[in-house]
Amino acid sequence: MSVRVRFAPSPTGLLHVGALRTVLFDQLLAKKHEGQLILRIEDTDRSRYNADSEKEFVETLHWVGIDFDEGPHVGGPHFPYRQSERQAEGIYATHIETLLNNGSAYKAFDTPEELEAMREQQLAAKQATGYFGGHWRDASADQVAQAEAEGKPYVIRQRIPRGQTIVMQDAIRGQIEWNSDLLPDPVLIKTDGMPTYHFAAMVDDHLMGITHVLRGDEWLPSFPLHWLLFDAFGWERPIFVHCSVIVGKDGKKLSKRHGATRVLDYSAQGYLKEALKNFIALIGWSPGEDREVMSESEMVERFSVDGLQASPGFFDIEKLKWLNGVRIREKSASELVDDLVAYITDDYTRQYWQNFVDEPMPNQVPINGIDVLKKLDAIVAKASQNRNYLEAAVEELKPRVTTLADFGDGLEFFLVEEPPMDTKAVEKWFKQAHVSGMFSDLIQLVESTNPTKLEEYESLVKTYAETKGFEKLGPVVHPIRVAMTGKTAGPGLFELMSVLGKDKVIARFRKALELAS
RNA sequence: GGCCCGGUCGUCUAGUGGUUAGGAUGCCGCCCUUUCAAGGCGGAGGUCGCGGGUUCAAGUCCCGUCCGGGCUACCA
Repeated sequence: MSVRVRFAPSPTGLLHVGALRTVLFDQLLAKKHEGQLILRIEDTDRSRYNADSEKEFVETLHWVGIDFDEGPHVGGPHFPYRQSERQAEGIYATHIETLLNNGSAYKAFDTPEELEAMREQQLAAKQATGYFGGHWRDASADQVAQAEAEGKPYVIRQRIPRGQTIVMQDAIRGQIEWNSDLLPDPVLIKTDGMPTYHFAAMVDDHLMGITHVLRGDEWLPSFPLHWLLFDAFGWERPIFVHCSVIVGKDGKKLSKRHGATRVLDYSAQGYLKEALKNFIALIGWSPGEDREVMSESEMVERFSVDGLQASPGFFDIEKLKWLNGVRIREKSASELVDDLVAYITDDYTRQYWQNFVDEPMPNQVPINGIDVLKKLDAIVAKASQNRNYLEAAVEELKPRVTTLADFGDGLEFFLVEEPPMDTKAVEKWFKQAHVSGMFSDLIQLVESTNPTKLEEYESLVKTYAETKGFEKLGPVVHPIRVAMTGKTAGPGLFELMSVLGKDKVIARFRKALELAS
C-alpha cells in the first residue's frame, strides 16, 4: 500500500517552526516510501478563519522545498481539499447519517444555558465536566422527533461506549489505554452544520486514504475519540504518530512570545532552507549513527518514525547557526551568489529588514535594518556588473559567516569605493612612525610590479618587510589590512588584495596615506 | 482539581540488563596563522528527575513519588 500523509492545518495564522517540523516529517515519510503528501485545510471554525493563512502555508513550504501532491491549490482525486467546501458538498452530512443510523451518534438539543448549568453543577459536585449522557444520549425516538419538529437547534454527538478500556496504538509511545467513562460525548456536528475537527479530520483521513497521521501530541487527549470513530464506521485505521512539540526557553509550546517562530522570518534572516530543514528535523528525530549534517536525500533515506522522540525538544538557535555556517561553506561561490541574489531581492526579506527593530542590548549598537538592506543591495548590483569579482570575494568570506545576511557587512569593503574606517584601528595602526613611509613605498611597489596573483602580493609585502628589516610581519600587515578594509579582522590579506586588484589597492593606500600623515 | 504524555551533560541526542554512559552544539585551551574565522587536536560539563524494588548486574524492567507540559469548547 502506498503511503499517503497529510498536513492539515487550520488556517488561523502564520506557519511556525513547530508546524514546519510536522510537515517535514510528513514529507520525509512520503518521499521515503514514494507516497503522496497532501494539503488539507481545516477551516471548520469560521470565526478563526484567516484568509492569508493558506497562502502563507503554501508559499512558505514551497520556499523550504516542500510541495504538495494534492491540495486546494493543485487539486487532486479527492477534491475539494478545504473542509468548508467539503461540508458544502454534503460529505460530512452523509457520513454522520451512518453514525446516527448505527447508534454511534445522536442528536442533542441542549441549549447553551442548559449546558452551562450542567457544567456548574458538575463543578460544584467536583465531578468531571462534560456531556456524559445528558438528556439526549438516551432520549427516545419520539422525544427527538418532537424536538426536531419544534425546530430546536441541535448538535450531533458521538456516543462513547461506557465501561470500556480503550486500547490504542501510537507509533511513538506504543500502547495507550484509556477508560471510556472519562470521555464526554464530543460534538461531531455543530449547530451551524459544520463538523468539528474530531469528525471532519477522521472522515477525511479515511476518505483520502491517509495511511499515517502525524500530528502534535496535544492531540493525545482526544485520541480515543478518533480511535473510536474508526470503529463506529468500521474503517481501517491509519497509523497514528503523535509527535512531541518544540518548546521555548520556558518549556512551553513555542509561541509568538519566543521571538521569531515564523518560518519566513528565518528565511529573511538569511538562513538556508537546507540548514533550517536539517536542524528542525534533528529536534525530536534521530537518524542514528550519530549523523547530523545530512542532505535532503540522506534524510529521506534514513527517516523512520522509529527514530522519533517522545519528549519535547528545545529550539536552540546556536545550533541552527552552526548548521547554517556548515551549509554555506559547502556551497560554491557561484551557488552562493545565486542564493544571495534570490535572498536579497525576495519581497519578504526586504519587508523584514525594512521593519526591523533591534532589541536594545548593552554595549552594542543596534542593528539598523535599512542599513542592512543597503549593504545587501550592493551585492546584487555587483552580481550583474562584475560577477567574477563578486564570486572571488564571496569565496573569501564563506568561512566567516553564519547567515546570508552576514555577507552584507562582510563584503562591504569589497563593494564600496571607500570602506568606512574603524577609528580605533586607524588610531592603533596608522599612528606608528613607519606607517606613512611604508604606504608610500608600497604604492610605488604595486605600481611598478603590477601584482595580480595572491602569491605576487604576498611576495611583494614579505620582501618589503624583509628589506626594511621587520622581524615580524605584524607591523607591516596590520596597517595594510586596515588600509584595505577599514577593519582589523577579515579574510587573508594577500587573498583580499588580489581580489581587490591593483587599482583599488593603490586607491586605498593613497587614502590611508592621508589618514596616516 | 481530573485525565494523559514526558524527564540521559546548558541544549539536541545515542543507548532496549553488563559501555570508563557515546556523538553534536555551545563554552574553554592548544595547533595552524598576518587578523578574524574555518579546520585539526584536546578539556571541562551527566549522582541518567528522586526513592524503593526485581536481578550477580538497571539509564534500561516493576512500583511509588516529584517536577514539567498538554488536554479538560458547538477551537483546532
